[in-house]
Amino acid sequence: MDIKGQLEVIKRGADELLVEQELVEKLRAKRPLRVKAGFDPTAPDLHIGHTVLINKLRQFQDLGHHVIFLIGDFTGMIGDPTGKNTTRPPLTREQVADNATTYQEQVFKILDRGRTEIAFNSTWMDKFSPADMIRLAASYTVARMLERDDFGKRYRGGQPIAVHEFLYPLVQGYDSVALKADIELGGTDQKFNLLVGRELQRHYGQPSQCVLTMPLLEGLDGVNKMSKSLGNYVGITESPGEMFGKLMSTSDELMWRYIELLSFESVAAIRKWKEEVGQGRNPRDIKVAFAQEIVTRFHSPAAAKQALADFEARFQRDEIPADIPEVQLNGGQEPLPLVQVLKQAGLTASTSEALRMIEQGGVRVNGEKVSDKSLRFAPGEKFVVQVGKRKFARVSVA
RNA sequence: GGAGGGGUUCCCGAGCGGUCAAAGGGGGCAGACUGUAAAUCUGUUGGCUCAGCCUUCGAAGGUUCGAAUCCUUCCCCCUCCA
Repeated sequence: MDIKGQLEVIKRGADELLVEQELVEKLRAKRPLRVKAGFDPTAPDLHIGHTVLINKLRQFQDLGHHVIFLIGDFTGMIGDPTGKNTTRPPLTREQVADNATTYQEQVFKILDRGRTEIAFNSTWMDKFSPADMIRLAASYTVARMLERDDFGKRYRGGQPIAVHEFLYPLVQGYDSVALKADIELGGTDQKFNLLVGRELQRHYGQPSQCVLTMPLLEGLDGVNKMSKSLGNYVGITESPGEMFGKLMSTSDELMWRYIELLSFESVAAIRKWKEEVGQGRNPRDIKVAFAQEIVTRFHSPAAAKQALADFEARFQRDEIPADIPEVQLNGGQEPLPLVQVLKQAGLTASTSEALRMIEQGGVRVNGEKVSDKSLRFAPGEKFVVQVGKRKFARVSVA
């Protein structure tokens, strides 16, 4: 593909490309570029927010470039300097190895295994001597460090900054030296660290890498960035039904953001959808098509079709889905009260909650709404209980 | 090292001797409606053998008929000064 075409692919959905002219020069050399992206070894459970970046890596591969998937096992010891959890326990080698394996399993749903190099920064950092470290630290000034937004804020706001946190950007930057990266990708929050890489490469006599930042994907709440700890995420290993449902629960507004960053549909196709919705087409239809695309990517076309069918049955026709967990409960001699059934089947967190759900009309047995709180089930009975529209269990009392 | 301020239920944040399982908001859950697990509205939101009982307001003691509220010690966080 010509340079103009490549640039168009590279820049699609990206936040910022620094410096475009330099990238053009690199592309002109007609050799595969060394594309670097770093990942934290502590969080191997990827969600679709991470895939914004991984999709971009994939696009580089499709353009014939060389992708380096860097696992920051050494930087992991420093901890992510956001000020939030500075006291992260260091991982053992086994944990890092496990996490790396999990990463690979997940990431190769998108990336081409044959064209991906996996690297660990401990490979070169473990050999770093204290003298090397001092030399590295000497290449940057405190004033420059404080230019980084969160460092600056914390400094001005009287929040602590541990000295070793300054090492994080430096080591990340040095990784680019060690890998001779031509371009590094990261989220917009990584911009500072990525730029440090540019300077360090120059310092060590290499051409500077280009920097490509990708927007951070908002979570399902549409406000915070997607993260596992906030629970507003869609994991890429989740079941087709969960994945589909969560994507359908995005607001009509947020849906466009997701499509923009996650869909492989052409820019023109997306623009056409927007026009159609503007003219009265139901956003639901677009959301369905998009959710289908994502489920297909991480599972299969058949799974996507099934997820849609289940979804429609459950939410549009109020039917009981086919694959629901079966639970055997032992009531002893006495008939088992409904509240106990709900709790023991895991449909409610407590008997108090079970009572509340019954009071609020959220409980159904075999599809019939139950309002009798003292309902009991004798041994031998089999039935389907439901709390709300999403939680079901097929129960048999022993 | 010195001087102040603070730690409340999932989160933020009121309460300052009984009427406190603790206002209000956020988030969660349920219901109604719908075009979807959108939006909107309503309800609900510690646990239990549930008209009653048990546990909770940084931790441990104490005062009191009675403490989230008062006292003592301890732990942790923040601000200012050095």
